[in-house]
Parts: sequence; C-alpha cells; structure tokens
Amino acid sequence: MLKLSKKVDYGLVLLSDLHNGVAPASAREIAERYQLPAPMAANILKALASGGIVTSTRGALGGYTLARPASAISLADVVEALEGPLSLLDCTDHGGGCEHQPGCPTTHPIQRVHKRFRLFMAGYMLDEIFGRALPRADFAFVTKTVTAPTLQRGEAP
Amino acid sequence: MLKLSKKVDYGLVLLSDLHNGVAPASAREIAERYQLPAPMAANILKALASGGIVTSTRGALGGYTLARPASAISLADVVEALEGPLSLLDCTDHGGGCEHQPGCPTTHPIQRVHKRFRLFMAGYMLDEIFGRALPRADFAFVTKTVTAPTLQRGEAP
DNA sequence: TGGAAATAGTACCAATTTGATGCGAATAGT
DNA sequence: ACTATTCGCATCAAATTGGTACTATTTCCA
Repeated sequence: MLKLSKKVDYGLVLLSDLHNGVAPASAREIAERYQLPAPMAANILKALASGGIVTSTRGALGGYTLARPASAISLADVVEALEGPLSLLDCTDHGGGCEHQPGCPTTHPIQRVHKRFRLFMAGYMLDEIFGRALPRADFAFVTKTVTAPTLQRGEAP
Repeated sequence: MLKLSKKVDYGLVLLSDLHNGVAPASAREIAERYQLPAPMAANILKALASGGIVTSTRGALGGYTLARPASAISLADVVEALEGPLSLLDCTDHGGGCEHQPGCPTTHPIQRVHKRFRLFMAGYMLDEIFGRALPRADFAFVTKTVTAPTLQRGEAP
C-alpha cells in the first residue's frame, strides 16, 4: 500500500530518541520509554546497527548511538537499513527488463520515477524530520512545535 | 517494503496505452497487447474508472479512455485509485494521535514527511512519467539540500 | 573469576496484505 | 435476440509483515 513499514515507524522513534539523548541508550531502555515491544525495538536497532546508521557498544552499560549526525542520515538510509534496497517497482530491479513486453512502454519512465523518488528519500535528512532546522517553511503546518517534552533526559542542542 | 504494488505497475502500463491510443480500448484488448492477465487488467481498469481517472463506456465497442489529459493526472491519483488513500505511516491516519506515547516525538515530524511525500506524488504527472515534456529538472522537490552523503554506498547514480 | 547486562544473529509463527481468479448482473451496439 | 463489454462482488492462494524466541558473544563490575 505504499506505506513505510512499522519497522521504519518505530525506527524513527528510536532514532529520534538517540538524537535527543546523550549517552548510549540500550534497546530495553528506549523501548520502555516509548512503551513499544522490547524485542521489536531490539531487532530494529540491530538492523540499524548493521546498516551503519547507529553504532553499538556491547556488554553491560552498552547501547546504541547515532553513527553520524542526524543531518547526515537520510530517510532513504533508514528505510534501506530496515526494509532492504528501496525499489519502487519490481521493474527497477532486474536492469530494466520488463517481464511483459520487450519494449514495455513504461519500464523506462518508471526508472525515471524511481530515480526521482530515490532523490526525494535520499535528500530528506533526519534533523529536518525531527524538527530542528526546518530550512524552508513547510507551509501549512501551524501547530505548535513539540520541542520540549522529549528532552527530559539529556541535552543535545 | 515501500514499493508500489503490482496493481500500480500494471495500471501505469494500461494508462500509458490509453495515453498513446486513440479510441476507447477494452480491457481484454489492452491485456492482450501487453500479455498481462486479462482479469487483472479488467479489475485495475475498473478501479481506475471508479477513481475517476478513466471514463468507461459499456456495451459492445465500449472500453476505457483517459478521463483527463495525462498532464492532469498525478501519480498520487493513480496510487490512490488503486491502493486507497496513501498514508506513509499509520500515524498519519488517526489525526496525529500516537498509540505509543501521548507526546510522541515523531508524530508531528512524520506528518511533515507525509505532507512532503504527498506533494511529491501529487506533483508528478503522467505525461512527465510517460516521457513527453520532462519540464523542470528532476530536482523539483529536492532542491539544494541533496548533498552527496547518503549516496556513498548505494548504487551508481 | 563469575555473574549480570547488553548486543548479534537467526529461526520461527501468526496475521495481514496482495496477486489473481470467477461469476452473475447490467449496459449498449448490431 | 445476441454479443461484447463494464460492474461489483466474492473467493482463494501466496507473499509479506509484525512480533516472538532462543542461543551465542561481548563487556562491565564485584
């Protein structure tokens, strides 16, 4: 249905916490903080770690930290770490060969769509998503920003 | 996995045919032309019709035609007709209330993502997808902020 | 040195979604 | 009447996803 999986949903919450927090945070710790299933959070953080988005320190007192500043992590990075390579349509995988027709009239255009979509995702950085920056006004969002409530733990900005 | 369903895939092929063809084309006719399952094509065209994207004429010699010029049909229109309202994440449905935390730090940002994604989809017109025009450069929605950082381990651009 | 806390890596299951098909009814041309 | 077509369901198998479980490994601390 062209929606981000719940993994990405959770993943963004987790990353947002790591972004605001200060020390390496453990999976269980964050899971409790947002009341989401602990094993799920653990799995997601594992995937994010092996995707190079967060760094992990094992052992007691271990946990996860953002591997790069949020301004250097794109939505595409997150999605690819959690859902595999993002391919809008199957056509975009096997080198443009359409299974239905040799000169399928859409494979080529679809690849242009895919490319543009990828740019969209790769250009959307976490810091922008998480509220800081907000470079150009994303018009039509007037609700008061949600800044304070999530910063009770550490201090980052 | 954040990809367009096969329905949309087929749908774009069908629409491309209607775009290039002249007379109302029947579902079976187009299906044969591209060697894709006839009932599938029929279903998709039905959905496109009830979504107002194509107009249908019943009876013998009937068929489907684009309801508007391709330049007035957006990718969002097609996706919504075939997959229902596009909501990137579940959060975006029920009015911003997050199920995990009252002041969930991501629901608000996610809605900004969703809005921007919707703009991306709604601004992508079929004629552009199908090859004609390609008016503005492929960076319409990404602007300058698409610095390279996230592309270092992806495929070749 | 041993125990506790944490990540790593799979493997697995249930529930939902998707791809695909089928069938009867309605409509329109010949 | 006959035929070709859309329409609106309803059904079904297969793939995907959300979620859990288990074991191994690493690290801190007493």
